[in-house]
Amino acid sequence: MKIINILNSPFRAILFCEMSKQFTLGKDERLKSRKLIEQLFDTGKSFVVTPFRVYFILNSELSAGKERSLLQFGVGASSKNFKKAVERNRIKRLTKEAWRLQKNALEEKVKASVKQLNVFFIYTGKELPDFAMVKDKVNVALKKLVDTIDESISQNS
RNA sequence: GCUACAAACCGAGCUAUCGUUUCUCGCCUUAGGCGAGAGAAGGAAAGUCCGGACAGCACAGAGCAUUGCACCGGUGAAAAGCCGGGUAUUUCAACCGAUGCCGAAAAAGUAUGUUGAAAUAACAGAUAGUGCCACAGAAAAUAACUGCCUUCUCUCUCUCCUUAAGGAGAGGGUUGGGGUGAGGUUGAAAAUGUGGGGUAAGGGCCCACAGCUUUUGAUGGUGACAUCAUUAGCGGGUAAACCUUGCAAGCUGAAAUGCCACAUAUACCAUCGUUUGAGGACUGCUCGUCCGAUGAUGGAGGGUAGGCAGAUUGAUCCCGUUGAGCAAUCACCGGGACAGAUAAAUGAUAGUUUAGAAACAGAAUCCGGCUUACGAGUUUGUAGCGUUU
RNA sequence: UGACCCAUGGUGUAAUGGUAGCACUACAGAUUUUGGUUCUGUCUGUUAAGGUUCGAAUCCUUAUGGGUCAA
Repeated sequence: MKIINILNSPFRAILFCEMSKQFTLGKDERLKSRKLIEQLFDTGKSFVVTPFRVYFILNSELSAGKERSLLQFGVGASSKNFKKAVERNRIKRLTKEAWRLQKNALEEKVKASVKQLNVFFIYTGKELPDFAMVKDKVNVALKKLVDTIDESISQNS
């Protein structure tokens, strides 16, 4: 009963949530729909952070459905550069892990600006990376995304 | 003891923190959320080289084509799989040993033979037919050329007879005709090899020995086949050239297919056609049969791209006892195991153990094989090297 | 996932099972005061490993690499 009480109190609820659910990457946080991905590649913008090319698109929250998460994410590696499925899997896993551990700041920013963001990473390098490098580069990309959100807000206002 | 190769086994474990996915249970609430528990890549999941299951379409039938396979028996759902056997070739070992060829001799414990072991084999047919066989060589296959023979012809010389023509004999030439077939430097391959007889000259033309193929019979074996006797022969190679014979195969693959939801355009343009038949089905073609009018083909354009089933327990795999079998494998009983995603799950970080913070490598409908890639160690086998006795 | 095709010097392409050819490129030489043009010569090759055959770029098998089609 004590636990329920704690859950019911608004302050505690936020704290609990932040502690336990900080570094998740569930189904609704990943880009799943083929249609949305095609839209992202057709109309979205992109920039390059050395081994990665990052596609993103900012939607207003109203246009997106309520069920969808505010921030959705996807990774890819071309089978031309990496012929073996094991290598492609490894790149996707490393990138997912790096995103999972570092995306929180961006999520807060998106929430604050009342928008919805879709991001897709494509690995364009030709050699297998290690985790430290991937983590570093994803961090750079995240900072760039935060900057672009700031710009769009300032333009609107 | 070391190294190499082949086969079999195994294909890392533990702790902490964060995280993914499926199922079950509980709570809140019926949109979903939270918590707990359990499960979560391979020996090759790979290549897609074979074979199936399963599904859809088709299924009165006939012929042709196409593709694949090819010693025998067993096994298996089936297979270019597996097991056992036969035959051939090669290598090794042991034994017999010049009986053949060549030669003046050496050659030699060599060839050949017998037995055993291992390896390899797309291992039906070259006497159904067609094609091809570079260079070299006379010739790469009914043959021609060269050579040999000729008491056929032509022609020259000499001798004899008769003397008008001519005739007879001997010797030479080789234009032509006839006979003959392996002697002819080559080549990967040359009409079975050697000896003798025979002949105008020669030839398996005949004989002896040897080799190979074949007919028939007997014996053994389920059979391939083997042994013995007998009969007829000696024809180059190539079928992984076309092909012939026998056997098998309907076509398409889960992005198949069925259902639900959502959305639209039965509109527009061109060509053909409406019983004098466009087009379609029998799925490669033909015959034949059937269907056939709000029709067929193409162009340009519009809409959707969500969910459920298929779909993960099946010819299933593993272990053990017993039985059948040489074995592959099969049968009975007992026990155990088996992921299920859909932009697609097994991860990251730190520490630690072995041995170096392991190699090859990631399920996507599912099985049986084959092939290829690979790590450390153990066992077995083969080969080589070194040390000791 | 399924089906299919291809591989010849550095590049583009030929070659009935019988000496791997052609063009461009590169290099060297000649011509020219020098460079270019032109001429002459040289270098470099059948994707790999097995098999069939007297003999394989070619036929067969396996592997490697590249490409095409099917929503």
